[in-house]
Amino acid sequence: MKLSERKEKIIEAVVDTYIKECTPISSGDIQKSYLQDVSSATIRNELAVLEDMGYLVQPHTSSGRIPTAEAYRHYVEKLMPKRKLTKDELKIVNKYFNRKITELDEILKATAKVITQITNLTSVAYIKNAKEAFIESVKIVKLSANQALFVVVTNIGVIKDAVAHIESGDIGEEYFVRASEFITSVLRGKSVFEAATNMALYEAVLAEYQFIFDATMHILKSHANEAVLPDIVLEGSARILEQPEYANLNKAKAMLELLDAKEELVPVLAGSDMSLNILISKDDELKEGLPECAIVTANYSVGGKSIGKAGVIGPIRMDYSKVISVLDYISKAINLMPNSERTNESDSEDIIGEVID
Amino acid sequence: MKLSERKEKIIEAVVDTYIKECTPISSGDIQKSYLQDVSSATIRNELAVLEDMGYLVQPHTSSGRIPTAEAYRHYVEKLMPKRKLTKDELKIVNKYFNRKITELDEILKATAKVITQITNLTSVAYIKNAKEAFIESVKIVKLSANQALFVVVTNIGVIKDAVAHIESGDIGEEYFVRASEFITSVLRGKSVFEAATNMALYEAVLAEYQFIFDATMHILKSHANEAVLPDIVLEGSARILEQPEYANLNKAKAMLELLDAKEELVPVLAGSDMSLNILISKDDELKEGLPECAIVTANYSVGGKSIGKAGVIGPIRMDYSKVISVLDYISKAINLMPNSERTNESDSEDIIGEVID
DNA sequence: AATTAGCACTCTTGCCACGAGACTGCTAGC
DNA sequence: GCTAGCAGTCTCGTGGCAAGAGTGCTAATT
Repeated sequence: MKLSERKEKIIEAVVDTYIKECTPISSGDIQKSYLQDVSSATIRNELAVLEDMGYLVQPHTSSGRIPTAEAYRHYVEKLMPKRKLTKDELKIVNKYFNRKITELDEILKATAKVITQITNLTSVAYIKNAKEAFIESVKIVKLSANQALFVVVTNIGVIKDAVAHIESGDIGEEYFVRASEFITSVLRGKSVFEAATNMALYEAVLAEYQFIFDATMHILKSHANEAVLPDIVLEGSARILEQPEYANLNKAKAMLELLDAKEELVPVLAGSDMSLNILISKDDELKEGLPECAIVTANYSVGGKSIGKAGVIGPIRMDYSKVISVLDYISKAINLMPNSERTNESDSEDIIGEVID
Repeated sequence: MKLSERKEKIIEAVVDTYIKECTPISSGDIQKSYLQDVSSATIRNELAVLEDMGYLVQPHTSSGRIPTAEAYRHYVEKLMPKRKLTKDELKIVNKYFNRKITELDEILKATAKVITQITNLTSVAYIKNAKEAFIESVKIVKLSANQALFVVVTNIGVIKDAVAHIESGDIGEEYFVRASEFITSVLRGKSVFEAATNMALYEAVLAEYQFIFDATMHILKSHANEAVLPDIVLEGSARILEQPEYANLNKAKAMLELLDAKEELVPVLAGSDMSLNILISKDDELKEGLPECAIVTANYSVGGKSIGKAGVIGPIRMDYSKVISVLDYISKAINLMPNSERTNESDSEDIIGEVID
């Protein structure tokens, strides 16, 4: 079904204006700013048709129109202007990313911070569950008589937060070095998930290393398990209240509760895996627990390896054009980041900026 | 200045009732439930006096009284009933802590979750900055040709999130084992802060280990630095909106912004170091950025070592008695936790419960 | 001197009515 | 197919009004 050029223009006018003003748009408004060459009566006729088609609604009989989710989808797909970041916005992004960041966590936090700062929306960023990462090596370090640190190096980073209780008594450190080498030889090249579930591996293990291998598997299993939630970071939750659609306390609460239970956002975010994902909740999705909102996320990679996603969560009435340009630019900035998360020493030049004046 | 018994009783009545109802308390209310043996007129006289003394205020001329921050302080210090947890509440706490928890982080999160679940308030938990911890040993592990993991074991736990970029090329792993031993011998017994700032240590280092020692110092410095914020976890931010005092959108926003910038809460929390801290913001502290609220925190230790604090943040009108009993009990539960954070294997019996029926 | 009964006064809250303003829908004419 | 014009509808802010809650004060009582 194709819309006439004038209808497109009207949808654009309504969405554009509504994004800025958050008030119903009247036929007169459209005529003044978008369609001077026809009368408001004509526009009124068109508006009635578009309402029948499901693109617009009237809050009440004698008010202007506001866009439906359908209109937003159409807007994002066909009508939305492409924009670039302003100099100031670029400055903000570069300030955050044109420096040494040693930890994946830090990237996560910085990403969320930048997005919120530029878009004034609540942002969300998360790092993928490690279960699909490939194991490169395993190192086990004796820390004390009853603690050992297990380090699993994978292609997307280091699973390093695993201090395990090991009654190693007076076993020497060389033992751990040898054990590390042996276990690495068994697991190298396997995905975390594969390693954690492949029972056949157990049989290949020498008795000498059995207990330490068991501990390794224990850690891998916890990471392969869906129950281990990926790191997720929210920034600017309070910004949600700046949006007039959540001026109503109940709506604000529904939204904040969603943000509070941020772990529950993961399946929503993880859903699609396109480089850019736009999720606009339908009115009837309200019942499924998601309050009326839109979530726009982009995939991020460091050094060519996809590490997770980041984006914004806000009212359906959001400045998609701006949001998308920000996400897009940040994605590039992260990929170009000085030596990615492994750097600690090297300096680097500026990110290539797409500047507008 | 001592208050008459009747005045105490009236303050208690007003605070108690206000905590439950959040509506101004009239002389009649007090007479009915707290002081049947005098008339409401007498109570009115007393109320007027207590208002002059600064314990109560009237929202408007013909309404009941509500307590001032002063009244709450008095209540908490002198009047508050001591209570114990109910069976259900104990069950919740035990469910969270009577199990193996391997990571300090997990304790943090569990603590915050439990507190929120029982008190219905926003909770906050944080782990102290490591700068005062004493170094027990340092281990350096070669992960790849240009990465090494630095593990600093201290008396309060392991500083392990330090993957550093090290151009170690084909230096063998034994070198790192030796370097670890050497560096441990130099730093053992020093506090993180002391180690990071004591330049004299540098001179004692053999040239052979210089570059790896420098990297270690780099990590210690980042932990000794105040700029490295301790981990802080919030739980249940949305609960703040359930409190009628934040029904006003602006107040809700002020509060949520405070929670959003959770790092800024650290100095507030770190302030006093008693086992129990109660901070009730004065009206005039509003200007200093802290919205009207109360923060109650307790110190927590694992195996006798103080690790951080946890507590609640909410309206001044909160159920202090309940909050304090919860914090107190959790503090015990953590300390008795099966082998603290180092356990991974051992089972254990139930925590000793203080049960009421 | 402390307490109390009684009453006038004050302030809030909910309700209703009213008018202004903003748009639309529709009709009739171009 | 477009437009001018107008009647009709709905929102929103305002003001008045009555009911209700609670106080402060005064005068009487113990």
